[in-house]
Amino acid sequence: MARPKEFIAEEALDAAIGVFREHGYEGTSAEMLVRTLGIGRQSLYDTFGDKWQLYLAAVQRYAARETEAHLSALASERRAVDGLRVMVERVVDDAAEACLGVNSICEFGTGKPELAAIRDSAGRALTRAIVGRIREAQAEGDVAADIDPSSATEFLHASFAGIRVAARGGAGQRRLRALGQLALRALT
Amino acid sequence: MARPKEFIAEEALDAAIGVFREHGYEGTSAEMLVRTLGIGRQSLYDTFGDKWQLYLAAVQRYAARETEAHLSALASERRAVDGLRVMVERVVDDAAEACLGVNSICEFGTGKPELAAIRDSAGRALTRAIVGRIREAQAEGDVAADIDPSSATEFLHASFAGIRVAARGGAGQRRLRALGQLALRALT
DNA sequence: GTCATTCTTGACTGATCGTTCCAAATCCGC
DNA sequence: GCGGATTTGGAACGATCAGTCAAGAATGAC
Repeated sequence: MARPKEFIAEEALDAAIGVFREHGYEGTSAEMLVRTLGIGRQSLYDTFGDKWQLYLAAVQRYAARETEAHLSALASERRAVDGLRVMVERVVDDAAEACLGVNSICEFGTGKPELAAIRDSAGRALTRAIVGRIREAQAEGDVAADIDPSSATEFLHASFAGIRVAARGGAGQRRLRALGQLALRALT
Repeated sequence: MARPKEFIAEEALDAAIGVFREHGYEGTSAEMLVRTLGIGRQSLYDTFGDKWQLYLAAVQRYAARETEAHLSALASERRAVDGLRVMVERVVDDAAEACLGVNSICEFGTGKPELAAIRDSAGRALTRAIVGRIREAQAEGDVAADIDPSSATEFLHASFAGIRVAARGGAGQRRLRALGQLALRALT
């Protein structure tokens, strides 16, 4: 062993998430990263490779965190439809900060397979969980039986994106809350 | 008078819309613009000022076109709810190409007053029209009476953003169509 | 304490960024 | 055809970009 790092990679990654979610990939310069992460240029490149790899790592970490938050909200209530509602409300409450997922989709679309892979693998577990919860809610009579659980899940996903874009465009909490309620209403 | 321009500003602007909607502002270089618009560097700067002003002009033109398309879809059917449905279907059908509005919101958020001004002034007329059509649909019994027309309008707006983000993320037509149907379902 | 190893710092690289300058080309009114 | 006006294309600008290099600072193993 030799001299240890003076920073923690995970914390630096969190800081990187903060920059990228606000300014996007192209809008973020190496200078900004160095300043915000609080580490030296060379440390940054030694630890994360290059800007693109750092971006991928940030998106990955963000996706994992976001997925976990969704799952925990989903499972927080006994009644399935309440879990769905809590999940939506969390999205509304956290919408003030830009979503790195939506941001990366808008910026790169389907053009970057590595990004798509991250989103897919993160989304798979979440999708399964939401589909399951919707089926439960249908069995409990809280979600209309004629709705395809898969479509409903994608609809919730899309609604999250819509809510986050609205927030990014300046919509306040009250309006976002109404959006969440209407999204849930589509399932009844 | 003297030598006339060899290009039409509006056509160049349309080409600029095509580049910006795909690559965003930061992701678009002057080089790309010159190549895609098919005009010289100097002509570009003489005609549009600088990159930022060109971007604003492109967003403005795009917003006007999009607003008009929405309005015409809205008014295309006698029954209000059918107009709403046609509007949603058009969004779905055109979602393959990235939306410059969503893109600019995601890239800049509320940070650029000039952008917000463009979106506001373009959105105002559209919002009014949608609210009116929703009220009609409520009177005709096609939209639930307990829904606030303003909230419903914002919900449709957000759903459009959601559909477009989904499309940008690679969702196919069939899935997008399901998203549109569920969005309309929220209003019933 | 010494050595080998690793991390940090700041100057530096070539490339590309948005933008401007300038000379040549092109047109209209006369 | 001529002169004034304007567009055009290409070279060039300083600034900034992402990324690298080299030298010094700090550590653990012995």
